[in-house]
Amino acid sequence: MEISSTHHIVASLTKAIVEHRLQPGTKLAEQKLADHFGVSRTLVRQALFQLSQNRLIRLEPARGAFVATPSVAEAKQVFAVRRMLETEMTRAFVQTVTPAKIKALREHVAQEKEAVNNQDVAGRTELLRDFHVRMAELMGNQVLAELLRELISRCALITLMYQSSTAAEHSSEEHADIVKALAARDEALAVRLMNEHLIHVEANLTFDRKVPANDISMALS
Amino acid sequence: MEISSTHHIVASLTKAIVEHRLQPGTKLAEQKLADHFGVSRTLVRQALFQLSQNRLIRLEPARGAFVATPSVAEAKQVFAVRRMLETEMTRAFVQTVTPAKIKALREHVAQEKEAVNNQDVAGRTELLRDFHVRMAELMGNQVLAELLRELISRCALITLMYQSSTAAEHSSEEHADIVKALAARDEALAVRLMNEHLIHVEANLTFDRKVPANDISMALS
DNA sequence: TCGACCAAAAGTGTATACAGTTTTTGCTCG
DNA sequence: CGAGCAAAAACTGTATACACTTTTGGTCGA
Repeated sequence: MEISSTHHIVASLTKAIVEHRLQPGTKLAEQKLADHFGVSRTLVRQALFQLSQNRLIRLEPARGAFVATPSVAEAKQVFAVRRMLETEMTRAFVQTVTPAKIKALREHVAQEKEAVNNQDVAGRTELLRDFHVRMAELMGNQVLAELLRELISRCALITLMYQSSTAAEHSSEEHADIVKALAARDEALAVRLMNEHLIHVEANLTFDRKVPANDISMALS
Repeated sequence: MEISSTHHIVASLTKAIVEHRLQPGTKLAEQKLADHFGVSRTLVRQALFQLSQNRLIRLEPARGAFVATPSVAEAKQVFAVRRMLETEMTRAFVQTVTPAKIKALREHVAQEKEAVNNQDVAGRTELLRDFHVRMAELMGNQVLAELLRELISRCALITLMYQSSTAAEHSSEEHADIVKALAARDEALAVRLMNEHLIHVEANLTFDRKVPANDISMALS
């Protein structure tokens, strides 16, 4: 089946939503998007459907698509799941750690630090997420990796993008500490650090709403 | 947007796939499905796309949709994730257990036993899955519940449906033991039983292929 | 002035048409 | 008799058409 230009639309809209160029609640009219991307409504509908599965938008029957407004309760549930998954993942990681894996994680953290220093907001957001995904991949569990990526993006709307520069720096430092504990094969410490890290990220959630930018073509240009 | 008849198509196909009336690898041609369900290809395509997100089918560009053939490696990864999630879920459940929750689980297990005794293969498959989903729901974590449902269905193809009658009975008994441990607030025991339960289910995987039934309208009728 | 009502405009839901690709069919040639 | 190839059939990918629903904007009456 298709992979083609639908993917571009999904990526473009995802970026705009996660970067808050499209405010939660904004209506996404099919024809307007179709005009913007120069395709028919068919492809736009496919993209919107995919985005709804990713929880980035909400589809209301006969009314259309709207940028999602995830609730605080939902975010807390997502974090509860992440703590379950990632503490256990950390435990398992220590069991199968190798120098090569530690090296890969160290390099990742170095990239994070660079993005943080360069004020590269989009880049650091992605890298901070991918640290967790990377751990899963290094364990050889692709299913876990995809699941984590989905979970983390899912509440990106209310978490990562509200993350301040100092909070991002803090996260990156905590990643470095976790890697240190993993390298030392200190299971208890690594698990504790991971758990605390997730609690810190969750605590950093800010739930205030920002200024709008709800003209579609403006936001996507 | 739509919820309507697409959902019926998804449900119908899901059932046919999970019950192995449609063998892994079978091609699902859009027009044939459209004729069968009495709708246009548009709706069928939406349904197929949704099924591909659920990993029940595989979409190949310009070639069409095929019933998925999940690999053994993937199934093992799914079980690794389930063990991570569900042992921690069990731990958390013990912390917040109430008589009402225990009652709900006991009633669920009773239903399982009835389905097992009645040789109700489709019913017992669903109920055995829902025990785990139910636990998540009772904890008030809807995100976790949906995630578990997705994970469990994901490898239903190679797990639940190959489950023999005796294996199903065994599973149901293990569920009863877990509930007993939860009722006693014995965290260590409950977690251990849940972990062993998942190991048993995984061990019961049989990876031989069965006889085909690859005519679409035959399988769906 | 405000609310109810109605018509026009805009938008979604589904079917269909058509272009391009893949698969099948059937023929020819070795 | 089988391999190779070309034309036909079947199928997917995208655009468009049309029916039906929601939204909008304005008019009339209280």
